[in-house]
Amino acid sequence: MTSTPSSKRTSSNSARQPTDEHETDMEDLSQVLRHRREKFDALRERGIEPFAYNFSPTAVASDAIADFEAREKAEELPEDGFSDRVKIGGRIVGWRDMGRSIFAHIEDSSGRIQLYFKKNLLGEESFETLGLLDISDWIGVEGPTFRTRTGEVSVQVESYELLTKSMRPLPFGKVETDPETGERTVHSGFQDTEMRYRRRYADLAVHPEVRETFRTRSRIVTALRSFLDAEGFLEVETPVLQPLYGGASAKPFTTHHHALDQKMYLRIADELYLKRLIVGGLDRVYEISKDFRNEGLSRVHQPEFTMLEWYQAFSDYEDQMDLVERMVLHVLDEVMGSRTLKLGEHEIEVEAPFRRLGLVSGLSEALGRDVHEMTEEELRAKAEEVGAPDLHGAGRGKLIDKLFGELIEPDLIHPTFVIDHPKELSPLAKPHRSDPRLTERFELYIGGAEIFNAFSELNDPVDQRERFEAQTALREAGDEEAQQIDEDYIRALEYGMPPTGGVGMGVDRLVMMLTGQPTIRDVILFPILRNEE
RNA sequence: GACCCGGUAGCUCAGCUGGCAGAGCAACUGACUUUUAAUCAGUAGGUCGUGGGUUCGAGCCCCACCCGGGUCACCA
Repeated sequence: MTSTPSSKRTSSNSARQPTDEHETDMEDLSQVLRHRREKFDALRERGIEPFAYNFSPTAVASDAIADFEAREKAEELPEDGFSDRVKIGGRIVGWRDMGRSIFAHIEDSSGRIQLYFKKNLLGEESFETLGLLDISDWIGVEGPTFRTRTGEVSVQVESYELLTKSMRPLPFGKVETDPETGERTVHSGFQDTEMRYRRRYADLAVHPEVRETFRTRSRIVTALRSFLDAEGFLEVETPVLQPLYGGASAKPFTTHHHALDQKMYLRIADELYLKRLIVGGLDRVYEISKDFRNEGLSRVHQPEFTMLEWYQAFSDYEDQMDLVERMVLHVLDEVMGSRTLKLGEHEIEVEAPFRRLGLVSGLSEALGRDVHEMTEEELRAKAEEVGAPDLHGAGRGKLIDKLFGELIEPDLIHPTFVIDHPKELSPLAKPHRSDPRLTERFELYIGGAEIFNAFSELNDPVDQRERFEAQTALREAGDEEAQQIDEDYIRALEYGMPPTGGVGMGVDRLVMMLTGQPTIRDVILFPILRNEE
């Protein structure tokens, strides 16, 4: 071999002139992508279709391994050590070419399994074609399982077919497994957070643990549904496009309906529609919905997020605290199989009943004096003293809330119901039956974050109108998030809404807590990012 | 929105006081029929986020912008 292969390749490259658009594209591709394209063309030249139509596996990888080990343990393996033939489909994630034999790993939904290709078993042509395969291609293989000399259960491939040629390599890190501890070390993988979110498909393909997080998310949502279904709740769907927005304090996304020539808003909450259903006699309803708030992004905020809200006639917020406790424990038992939560450095045991802490009484205790006795000026001075930000135009209620947020909230790691909020903070909540300055409301904090928010729902239409009007005054004073007056909702209350307890829950945040993910982006498949370019 | 940090090969990153653009892995060629971060020999691969500026000379200094991350603020 006199001329080196590389010099052959280089000369053929330089000889190629960009004669048409296809060639020009090829010139623009990076070297890595160009090589893939060349293999793709070579496969077609050999009459091999790079994009198959279907494949019927007889097993997934983990089952094939488990079956082999079971037969081995039962001493049912034949003399030669080869077990039954299996057909497995998966993505090539590792490749070790030994000349006349090749070891590879494929990965399917269940995990990885090693493949062993032998030239004298596959034949010259079939074995040569393996050279046109790459990491991240999808293949289907067939052959018996056996245990290699180094002890790994593998498939000895008797035949294989290309299912999909990958034209772009996935950034798999090399995985080193400690034979003693089984501990996995990933070498130079796919770390760039921006790319991981923008190209979630690649992130999922490369990181089994990311796939697992989203499987867990799905199981959590299923468990929430089955819990409410079993409690006699009806799942309903209410409008996403709304002529008015309400049910929360937030800035909306605005859009326009052309045929009606009408301004519309994407919902910021489901609350007012769901309570209309309670008026109508659907006495237990819930909705799992995407809500939209035109606000900043953070570790715990996305503009598009998933909310669960439910409303139960004849109940109050005490009843709902009981229900929430049972729901949280149900999800832990059903999905996590454990009542222990790992939240950063904290490891906490979740037990009912959760701690209950009066917002005003808790704050009074922390300050060493009765908050109700303090003037607005005193509250403001105190808030400034503890460094609470953005106090412009804050009234009593807001000041109390800010003080609570600064002094107490960060320590609410264990599940804690914060209860009985000041009236001006809660325009949709019923006045407290024993203190008219307060409302019957709770927020459940876990890991320092608010996850549930609930009230005994305000059902007095006269009071509701006054609360809306107070919100309108706030709006006119410049509070962009103050709620609008919803005449139709007041009319619904005038028909009569039975006593009702209602709860809203941030699904994404609950999933964060349960799966131990540090940011909300890690539990949302396609988090919002700014457009590329 | 404000502040801080970052953007260099397909991936992970280095690049000193401004002086020829680097490594590991991946890729390509060859050797190797039980390897597993395979190994060994060789080769190729770059709009240094973008646009200006300073300079004999800019990945590095200056200005503006784009994108991301973190922190803060608002909301769940």
